Amino acid sequence: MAPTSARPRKVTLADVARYTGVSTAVVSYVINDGPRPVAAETALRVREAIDVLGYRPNTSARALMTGSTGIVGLIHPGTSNPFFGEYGDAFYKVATEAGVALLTATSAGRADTERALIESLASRNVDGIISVTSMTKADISGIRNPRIPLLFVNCPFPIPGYQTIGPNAIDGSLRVVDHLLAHHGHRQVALVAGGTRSEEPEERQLGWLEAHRRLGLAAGPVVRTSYTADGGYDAIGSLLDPPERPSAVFVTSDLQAFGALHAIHDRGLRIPDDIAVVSFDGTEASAHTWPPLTVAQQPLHSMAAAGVAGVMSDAAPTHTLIDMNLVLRRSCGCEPP
Amino acid sequence: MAPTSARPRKVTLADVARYTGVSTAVVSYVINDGPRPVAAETALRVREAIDVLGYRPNTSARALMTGSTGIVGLIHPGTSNPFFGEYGDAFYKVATEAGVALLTATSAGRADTERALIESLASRNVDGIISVTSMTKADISGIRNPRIPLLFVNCPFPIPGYQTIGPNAIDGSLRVVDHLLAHHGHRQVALVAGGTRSEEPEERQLGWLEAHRRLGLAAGPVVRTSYTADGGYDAIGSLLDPPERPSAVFVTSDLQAFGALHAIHDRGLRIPDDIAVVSFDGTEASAHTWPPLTVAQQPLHSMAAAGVAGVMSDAAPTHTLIDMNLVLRRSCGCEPP
DNA sequence: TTGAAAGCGCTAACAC
DNA sequence: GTGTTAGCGCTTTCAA
Repeated sequence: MAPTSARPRKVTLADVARYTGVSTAVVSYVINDGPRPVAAETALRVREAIDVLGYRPNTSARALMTGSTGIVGLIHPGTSNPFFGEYGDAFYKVATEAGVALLTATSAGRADTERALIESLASRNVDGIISVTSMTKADISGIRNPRIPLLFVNCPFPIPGYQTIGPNAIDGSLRVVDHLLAHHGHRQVALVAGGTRSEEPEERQLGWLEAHRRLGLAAGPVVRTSYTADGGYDAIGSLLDPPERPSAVFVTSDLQAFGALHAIHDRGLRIPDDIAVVSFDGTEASAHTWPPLTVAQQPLHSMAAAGVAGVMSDAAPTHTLIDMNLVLRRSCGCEPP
Repeated sequence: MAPTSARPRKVTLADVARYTGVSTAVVSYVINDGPRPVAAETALRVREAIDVLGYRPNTSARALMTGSTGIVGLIHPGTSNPFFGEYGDAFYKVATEAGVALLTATSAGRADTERALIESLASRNVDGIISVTSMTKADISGIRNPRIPLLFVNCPFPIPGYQTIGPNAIDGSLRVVDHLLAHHGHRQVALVAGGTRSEEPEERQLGWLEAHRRLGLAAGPVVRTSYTADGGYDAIGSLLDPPERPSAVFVTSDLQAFGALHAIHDRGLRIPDDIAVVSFDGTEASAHTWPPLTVAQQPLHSMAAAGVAGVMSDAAPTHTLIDMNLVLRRSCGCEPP
């Protein structure tokens, strides 16, 4: 039983000092490369001792002294949703580059869980918290100030007192719907929207509306459903049943779009010939559906980078919107390159 | 700028004691509900003080005393892959229930990164490490004993000195391939396998082989490719080009299967009529491809639960294999329920 | 360039 | 039931 037997007693910095025959201060200087200089020869002997004894600094003790854990809390809705999975990876990448570790917890998209998690992470003495938020405007009044930097990403609206970062969803939606209208000549685009976050018309819907308005067209039918593949599947039902079937549909998330594609295939309709489909998110999977999806793609890396930089600098409250990319694939009627 | 202005000075346990007019010991007893009793009335006043002052225990100081952080390190290949995203969620769920926090890092599926991450997490004084491993047998000799409980999941083979947990991949593969052979009457099933982890025939291939052997059939062509959707896409090319096209194919991961479906559609072939497809993993997305995929499904929750329980108890090294589920959908030729 | 020593905030003997 | 106090392992000032 190798691991257990090889776990005798914690080696401390004092052990290293004793072994080397120097003071604990010197060992600390060597480990941290400062704040005082150490003779090259002494430093060498210290490093040897560290190696021989298998010393590893105790981060709790260090954090107790310095007041910083080097850990940032990350709250997100859960990585089962491929979109949030990719969101998570963007954060891991950026955080690693920035030298911070991520203490992660999942909210399952529930605002009350998210709020509880903020408390819970704050009490773990993280240096800051990034929340990939699921809150609506109604929820923000319930946020208790955690007394550490707290920042919200995936956030379409500003929250007084906190930094918020989100995609420019109105513009992204407008562009992908406009592509259907202006480029492919549809007269109207139906909307499959999420219904869970808020009663008020949200950004994706506003962009869809605006695209029609600019061309003097009447915006088409709206179906609200949950942000799930099943939701998308069901939504298509109510959209295709009426005698006048829409010629194109904008689905406000990839996950819903996956279900929508499934439902359309089930009815034996062709995409994009019978009905064109575009969506919002631009996950990797959206490139491998049948047909591949034309999407407004979220700038995950930029948002993650802004998020990590934001908590670490504890910058002043601002609302940052980052532009989305339009990715053209088969589902809108464009030919593959 | 609410958050900053409201962050004056850290409130310590001593502050609470002073405010209440008791000793620090009593406050500690109240917080930890022991180890000594406290008068109900005193406890009440302490709790009031905690509330009024907004006291939050410093976990670093506590960890320094108790020697335990309440944090477990989780290494995984990255949540962009929906399968590992779901794997991650299973861990978050189980960990939350067990009252431990997860310090997460991603290996991108690289064994050397995984090894470095074990070191890095160990030096963060986590109570244990769970690695959703990407190591081959050749890599295990490079593991340095981190002197804390270390356990590998997603691990098809035992690793001397460590707990290992994996799906019963041979049996799962055997069953899904047998379904194609015995139930749908195929004479041969082609294999699209991963090529990245090892040279030796791995479990999924062994199960596929065994299914043929048991029925006295000759196992069909094998294509090796990366564990990506693009890999699956490309693999189908070499499989469908020869004059004799296989009537069924077993793809060893959902991600590859997504690409495979895409490639088959691109060639205008029908699934399952022209070629049946089954795969391995059983992600949520596999229920929403076109057609929905028949899969050998990994028991994520069971494996996560075993993993968390395993590190926390620091149990003796064992190799645990957990049975997979066979999920029948359209892609093999079965009708939807 | 190095050493001695004072804590960081908390827990848990041990006294009373 | 409550108070006193000695550390946990580390960083860093101050003196040498």
